[in-house]
Amino acid sequence: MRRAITPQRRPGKARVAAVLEAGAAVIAEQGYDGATMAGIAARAGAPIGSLYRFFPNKEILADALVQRYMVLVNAALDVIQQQAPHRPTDFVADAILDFGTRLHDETKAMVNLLESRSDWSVKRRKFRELLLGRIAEILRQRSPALTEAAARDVAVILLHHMKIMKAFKSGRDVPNSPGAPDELRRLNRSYLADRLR
Amino acid sequence: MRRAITPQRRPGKARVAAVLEAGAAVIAEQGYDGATMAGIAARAGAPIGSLYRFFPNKEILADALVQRYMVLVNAALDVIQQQAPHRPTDFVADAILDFGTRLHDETKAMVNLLESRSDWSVKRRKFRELLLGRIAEILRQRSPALTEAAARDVAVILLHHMKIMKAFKSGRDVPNSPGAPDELRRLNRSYLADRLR
Amino acid sequence: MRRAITPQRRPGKARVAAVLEAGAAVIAEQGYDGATMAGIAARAGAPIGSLYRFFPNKEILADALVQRYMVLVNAALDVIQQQAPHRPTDFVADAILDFGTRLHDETKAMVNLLESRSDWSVKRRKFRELLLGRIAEILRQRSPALTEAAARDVAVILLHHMKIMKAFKSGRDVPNSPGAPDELRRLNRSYLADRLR
Amino acid sequence: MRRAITPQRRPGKARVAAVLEAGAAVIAEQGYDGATMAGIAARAGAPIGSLYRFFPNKEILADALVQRYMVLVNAALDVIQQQAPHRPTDFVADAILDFGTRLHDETKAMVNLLESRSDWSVKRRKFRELLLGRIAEILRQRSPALTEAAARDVAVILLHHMKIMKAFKSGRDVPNSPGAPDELRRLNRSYLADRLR
DNA sequence: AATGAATGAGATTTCATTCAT
DNA sequence: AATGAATGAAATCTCATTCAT
Repeated sequence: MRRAITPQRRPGKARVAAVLEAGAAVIAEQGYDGATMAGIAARAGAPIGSLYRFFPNKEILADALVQRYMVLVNAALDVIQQQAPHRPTDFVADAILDFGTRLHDETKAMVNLLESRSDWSVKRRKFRELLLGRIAEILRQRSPALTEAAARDVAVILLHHMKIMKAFKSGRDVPNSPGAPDELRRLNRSYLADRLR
Repeated sequence: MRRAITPQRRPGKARVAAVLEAGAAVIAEQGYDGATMAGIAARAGAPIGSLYRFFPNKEILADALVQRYMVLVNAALDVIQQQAPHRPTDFVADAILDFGTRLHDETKAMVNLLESRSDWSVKRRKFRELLLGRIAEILRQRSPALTEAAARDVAVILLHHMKIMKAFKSGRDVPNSPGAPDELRRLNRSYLADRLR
Repeated sequence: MRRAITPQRRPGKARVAAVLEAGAAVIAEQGYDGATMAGIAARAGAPIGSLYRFFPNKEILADALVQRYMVLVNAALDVIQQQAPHRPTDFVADAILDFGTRLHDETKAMVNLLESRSDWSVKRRKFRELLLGRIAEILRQRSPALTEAAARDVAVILLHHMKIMKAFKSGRDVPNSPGAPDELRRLNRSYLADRLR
Repeated sequence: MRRAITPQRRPGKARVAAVLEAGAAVIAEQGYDGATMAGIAARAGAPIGSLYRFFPNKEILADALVQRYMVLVNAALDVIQQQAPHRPTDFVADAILDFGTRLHDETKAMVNLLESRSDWSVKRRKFRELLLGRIAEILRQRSPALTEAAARDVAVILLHHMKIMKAFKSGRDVPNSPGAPDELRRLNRSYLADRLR
């Protein structure tokens, strides 16, 4: 299968960046199906033909978006992993909980992307594995008694809490209430404290 | 605005049922945008014109699906509300947690439906209000000390836990692990016990 | 080709009348193409199946409408023909000019009907022949010196003046101005006076 | 609201021209409602997608047709306005009367277009205002004694006479007779002579 | 005979993708 | 290599007409 072309020259890179940004924005606004290639090209100020040079089809563009998000995510996790050993458990709990919220802008597009059509399994699974694996790693670093399997189970819960918090904060249309974010934070802290004891 | 027609005669009712079932199935598989009216009609063994006779457009069909789900949900909540006062807290926690799982088949379509395009707000919000309200009600029945606001906050958390469990069980492509469902169950029980203490 | 069924019993006649009235109204409002058989049936308070019993298709219904108009037109012309010999020329000029205006309600539907799809030629031509013939007849009665051909030519002009006046008065969207109806009346009078001299 | 695209390259212009011509022809034959976009595309030898590239919907295509006609009309009126001061009244009367006939081919489509569904009011009214205004202008140039209102009234009559003549000549299915065109010409001449005296 | 549910051909419109320039 | 006009498959929706009940 064809893949996205990585441009060699400077101007090409700028264009690719513009297209990715536009893609993220448009997909965030209109969803994957709702977004049109023409719309993305227009938003990026790029001719449609140029867009197709770099991303031979819509799916590959979306893949590239996921890829880009993974880079950001990795960097953010690096930071957490460095801090984790030297901070109290509540700090770690919050760091993971708020982790999605900090990548905010890219995030909305991601949500729309990962929530859409089901042929995504591969990219999505990879992405999830990365996240789960690294969070589990962080947990075991702090509490070596945790088995690998248990760390993964906890990581799954934390990841879901993170998604919920992200949804709360990004104003998405999910069950919510004024006190819910705080409630979730407390729950998440006490849960992690309990599991890392 | 036009609404779904309620068929008068026997065969009409069967057809509507078939269409709804097909609609739920196809939307569950392909998402709201991915699903086509022709595809749904074919799956239901109904000519496209018949489908449009009962559901004048795609959105109304989706509305009808939500509506049907709401009926099921209400019935299930009735049962929980009756049992709740006479059972231990863990039972209530589990009842709410597993509540989505029991409606399984309809559920997948619902998720796709409620997760899709953002013009849904009205139906979605109504649906969510119903759920939140009733769960909060159940909680306050058991623990009258809970303020209305606090009950709502807890209900929001429970609702999200339920959604997660539903996702776990329905095989949706979400972060998961072999031990995660049990982990979530324990977390949910201890959380509710703590809040209803 | 099938034709409209003429109902024998009393209730059937009432229904046919209702359908025709509804047909005239709906076609007047939405045009021939815009009007739907279902809409006409609904307006007539008649089930669609019943409508199709009397008028096997849309075209036949339209034909029946034209037919009905012809009856009205004939009656109105009878009156003019009786009065014409005993009145001044201006009276006759005005009678013909205002003739279309008096049948007002039916008229709008007629206009839409006669202006639409071009397969109407037969009905339309018959209708026009009737009108032209009778007006020419009235003219020659008053001025026997007029040849048959000349009478027809004058009748054509009068008929067009009538159509214009009808359009003026019925508020249709045609070139118009506050003084135009009076201007037309003067013109028409002096024209007829000149030709019947 | 979207508007018709003006093509940049040579072949695009040819295609637009072909589509407009086809549109005029098909609408002339079948009326606005009767004409189908597919039919117009086929007649123009253009794929349906191309047609929609230039004219994003049926209404915009029709608008473009009206626009194009307005250009022709303006040019023709320019000529008349230049000649009018130096010619006898009969010449002016004839020039206006025959004015529609000279634009013949485009005309049929126009009639169907302007006669159709009533949402046209805006374009139609503009078009009519243009015509009326310019004819009134020509009249007052010749006979400054005419008040503005009177000039408009006369212009309305002339415009209707023009429409009738156009219908006569274009073979449309209207009341007609062998001598009618000449009769109308005589009437129109004597009417204008009387009013400009 | 009367009803109105059912039918499906056909209309409008969109948009991912290609390819001539 | 870059552009954006061109393409046409496919989606949504309508409605005249039929025919089972």
